[in-house]
Amino acid sequence: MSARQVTLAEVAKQAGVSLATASRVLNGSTRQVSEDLSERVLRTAEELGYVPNASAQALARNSSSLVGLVVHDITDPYFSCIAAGVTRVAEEAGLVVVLGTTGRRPEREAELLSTLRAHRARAVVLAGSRTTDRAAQSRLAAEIDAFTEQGGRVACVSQAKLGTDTVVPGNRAGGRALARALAGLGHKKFAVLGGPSELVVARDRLAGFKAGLADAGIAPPVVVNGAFTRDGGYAAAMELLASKSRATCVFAVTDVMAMGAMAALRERGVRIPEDISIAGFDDIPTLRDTVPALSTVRLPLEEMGEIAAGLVLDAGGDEARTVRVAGEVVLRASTAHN
Amino acid sequence: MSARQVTLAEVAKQAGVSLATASRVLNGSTRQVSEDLSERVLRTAEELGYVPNASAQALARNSSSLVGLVVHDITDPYFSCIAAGVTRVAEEAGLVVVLGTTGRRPEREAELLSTLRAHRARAVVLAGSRTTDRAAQSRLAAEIDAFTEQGGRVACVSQAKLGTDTVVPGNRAGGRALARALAGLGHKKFAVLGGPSELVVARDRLAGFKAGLADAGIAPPVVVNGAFTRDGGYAAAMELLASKSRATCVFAVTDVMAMGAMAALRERGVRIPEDISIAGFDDIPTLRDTVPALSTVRLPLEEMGEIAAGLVLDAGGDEARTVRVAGEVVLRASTAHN
DNA sequence: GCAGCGCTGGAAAGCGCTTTCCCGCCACGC
DNA sequence: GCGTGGCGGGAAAGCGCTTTCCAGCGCTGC
Repeated sequence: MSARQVTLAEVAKQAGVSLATASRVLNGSTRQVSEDLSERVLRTAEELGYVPNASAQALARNSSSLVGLVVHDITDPYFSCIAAGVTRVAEEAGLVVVLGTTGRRPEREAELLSTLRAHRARAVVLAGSRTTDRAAQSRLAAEIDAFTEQGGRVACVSQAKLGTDTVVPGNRAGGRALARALAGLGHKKFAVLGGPSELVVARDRLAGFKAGLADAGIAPPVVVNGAFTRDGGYAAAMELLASKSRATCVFAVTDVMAMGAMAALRERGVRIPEDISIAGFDDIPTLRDTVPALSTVRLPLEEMGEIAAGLVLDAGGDEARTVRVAGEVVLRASTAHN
Repeated sequence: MSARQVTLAEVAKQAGVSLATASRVLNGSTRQVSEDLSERVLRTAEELGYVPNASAQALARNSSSLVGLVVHDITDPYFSCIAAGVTRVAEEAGLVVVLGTTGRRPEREAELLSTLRAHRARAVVLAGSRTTDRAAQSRLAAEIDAFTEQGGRVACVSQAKLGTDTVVPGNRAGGRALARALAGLGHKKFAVLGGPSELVVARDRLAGFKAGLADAGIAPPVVVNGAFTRDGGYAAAMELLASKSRATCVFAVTDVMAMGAMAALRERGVRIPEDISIAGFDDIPTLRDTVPALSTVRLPLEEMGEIAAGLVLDAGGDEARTVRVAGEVVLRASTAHN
């Protein structure tokens, strides 16, 4: 049955030193401890298999080693890449990451933040997209305030939020550049599979895309909205096909949606890119294995996670920092000349 | 600057009750508290925005609300699906999941377990594959013991380990059934892209596959080993091609490897399935969008995560439980008659 | 020679919470 | 009437650790 776990006190007693000394040795405080005592403590700690109680440490130090990471769906490559970046940095810093998933329910974000606050997480990275849902947003804003007032840091990926550090991809600029590149291929009629209209990321990409088309003197695209998921893309593409649109080129605001859309087109016998060109956004790793290869706007997803984690971990000043990462248009086989 | 966080003591004082009473109200202890006191406490807690300090609670109760989850690479769909299942169950139970990634370094598994022990995690799900690396294994075994002796529970996915609860997919049976199905398509010469030989999962699938071929009276396959990743599959397929093997059907022990292999074949101008058939194992969600659709052995990955979390959370008896989940052969377009 | 300093070790006061133990009160039974 | 038991409330003892504060000691500098 559960053997009593080894405490610092036991180590100290066994080693014949005080609690204070043992603590100092095993945590490298600023204080010096003589060579022999130090060694004695280390040895007994080792022998007894001592592992410090992180809760007690957190309590005594009033700071924990937890870093929160909030995503909508860890199964989505977009999020799992960011997660990989965040965990790498966190683990290197000797911290532990707490994964929270919202399942795309805006209110969960605030709940999770509150939980993380309870755990006195030292920082949190919010990777979910910001919505325009007023209620959820203000609840979230309140939680963010509470969290930061408590001394925690918050960074957001892909969404500027009330005075938090942020990693913002060039959604607008990327969309715009992509539109120009596609116009450059000779396309004249465009369609966009937009995400839910309340998602800011989706709106930005769409707005950029429209601007790019305008730059090229092309009429605004038909826009079909759908969920920010593979199935959302599938459904939106089906809807588009049903609408008898004459578009020769489709932009899905997300690679994941583009994948769904491609499946829909394939199913309907529409050839890519002969009959219709298609492009996405993000450059998730799974794209490497789609056929035809999907044109997209590349975002350094893992790096974005790393940057966010970096921002949130090195305390920095009080004012919010913003790191912009540019998207790079990558044309592949899914888009052809028209 | 960091406003003092609200403590239970403040709530109690403000509400004009004792610490004990406040604690009882806000945590529903077994003890009764009178209606009006109770309500007063709840109201002031609400007003002050009180959030209990999880570290302090963990310390006082000697048990935390953390559940560990250890994976090799959260970016790999196999793991992210399992992670989704685990987090869902954990979050429903009001627990918080701590994500640890090993980057496929066996020794990291033990390190992470030790960290989780320090945090007094109440349970941990090990989703990484077991290796045959003796040193790492025994270190890990020691950590598992330490963890369970401390009162924590451990469950493994896809690997029977020293007295822990386990979710075991039918690796052997699945491989065998797949081999028979493929033999049924008329193939006579097979190749296998095996994972690193020290991974038990890879070995089991391979063994099952060989058995299935033997059942069908077919000669043993050529085996090429590679890393358990997309790139490993790519490299192994390249090696296979270079070897001028006459195989008409290739089995990659993992879908992710199969994806890499398909890329290699495509690159070399080998048509799938006309020139060569290929099958994988796992049925990761991304398969929905590969062309041609990959034949595979379906595993209910998310469900496996849920089951593992379920095992690890409802304390159960002392003896280790094992839940087997069957793999289901799914033949798709990547495998053709020969 | 002695005040003063820097340095190491230990005692002890918390950190915020849970829970035991005790106390006073009321209802009840004889 | 008083003894008993049950019940709601509070005081206080931890949980395992960090860190402040103090004591002792060997040096330096005048």
